[in-house]
Amino acid sequence: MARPKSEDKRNAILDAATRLFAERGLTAAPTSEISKQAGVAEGTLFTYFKTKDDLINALYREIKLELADTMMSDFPRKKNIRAKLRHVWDRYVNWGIANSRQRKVLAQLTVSEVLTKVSRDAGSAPFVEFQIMIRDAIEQRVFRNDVPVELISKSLSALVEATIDLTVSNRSKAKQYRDSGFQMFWAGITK
Amino acid sequence: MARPKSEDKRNAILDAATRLFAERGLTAAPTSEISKQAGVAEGTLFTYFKTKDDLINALYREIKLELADTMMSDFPRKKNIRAKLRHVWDRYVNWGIANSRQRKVLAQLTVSEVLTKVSRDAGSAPFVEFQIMIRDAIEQRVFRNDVPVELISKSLSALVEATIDLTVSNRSKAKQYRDSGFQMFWAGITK
DNA sequence: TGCATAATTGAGTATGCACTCGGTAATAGA
DNA sequence: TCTATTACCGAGTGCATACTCAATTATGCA
Repeated sequence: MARPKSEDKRNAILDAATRLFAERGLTAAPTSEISKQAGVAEGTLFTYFKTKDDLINALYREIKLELADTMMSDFPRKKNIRAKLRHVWDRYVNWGIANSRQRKVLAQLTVSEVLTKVSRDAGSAPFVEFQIMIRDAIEQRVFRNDVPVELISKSLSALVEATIDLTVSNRSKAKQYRDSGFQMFWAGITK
Repeated sequence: MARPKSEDKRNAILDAATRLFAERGLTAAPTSEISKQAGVAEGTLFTYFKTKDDLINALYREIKLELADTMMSDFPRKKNIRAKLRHVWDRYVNWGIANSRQRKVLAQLTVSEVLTKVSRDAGSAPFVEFQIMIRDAIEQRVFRNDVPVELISKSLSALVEATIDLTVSNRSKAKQYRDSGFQMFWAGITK
């Protein structure tokens, strides 16, 4: 390998893309602008990502991985289900508030047509541990028995998103939203 | 007015746009293709909508209005809160399942950068009656007192969306999802 | 130190697309 | 029936932009 690619440049490109996608949207952000903001020539962008769609798919996986990492770090494996869920809940909410650009981009990416199935699968892979926890809880009959498994994880993220939206538009109520959001979630799934 | 615009043509354009946006995404659907599928010349599209962004904004308002109509028609004004919410819930879920294209487009439009604030406001206007109902319920202390008003309507739509997603990927469980989704919502907000 | 290999550059290219415009056809009103 | 007005048409235009490529530079390895 004569001259290695630089991890820094790759990250710079991904960062610039995040910024521009959040501000202008996926298609209104040209590769020329992305590379300029990343401090590299436009041609260089294409040695790191074969096409723009490639870049988009890579960015999706990157953000999902980052989210999963923050959610699962310091995971309280020894504590009860409620504490585990609360941990995940808080981490997710905080991440969303602190990373509004990535969250905005993620929202665009999720509904976009350029995401491949492979990327979608890769994006949900880091969340397996979380899924397993839910299944365990179901077996231990902690939850109401008429709630389907899939509905629990789906509604967790749905309610977290709603909570973040509200917090962003009214920061002073951050704590209140985070608390009552979770209580609502918990009351919904338990007996 | 020498020659009036045709309501039919306008609708045909909006329909074609819905189909193409759902299949290919907002920007990957060219006006040439939209007009072709609508059975009009490309120039005609621009007499009905000044720009493509105009068309997108109009489509957003159209879909939101349609959704609000189906949710609020036959609204049981005489019944109790639970029945009212259940009515809205069922209508929303059924609409989402039956109109997956419009729902997909709505998801894209909501996160898109071309939507003006005016359009967003116009889009939520038809839902005022629903908002009023929530406020009334709060005053009557039907809900848990630590749940903020805003969280209720937000989480209703969040949970409905989650329910629809699940139903679409497993139609045979439609009834189960719709029921337990609502029960979960109801359990979450009431004491 | 020198060579092979690959990254880097940015001007250039080809394509796709939103929108225009001059000509034509339809319709309301007189 | 005549006229003014406006919808309708679609080939054409100009611009934006994803991607290429030949020349140049940096790096690992012998």
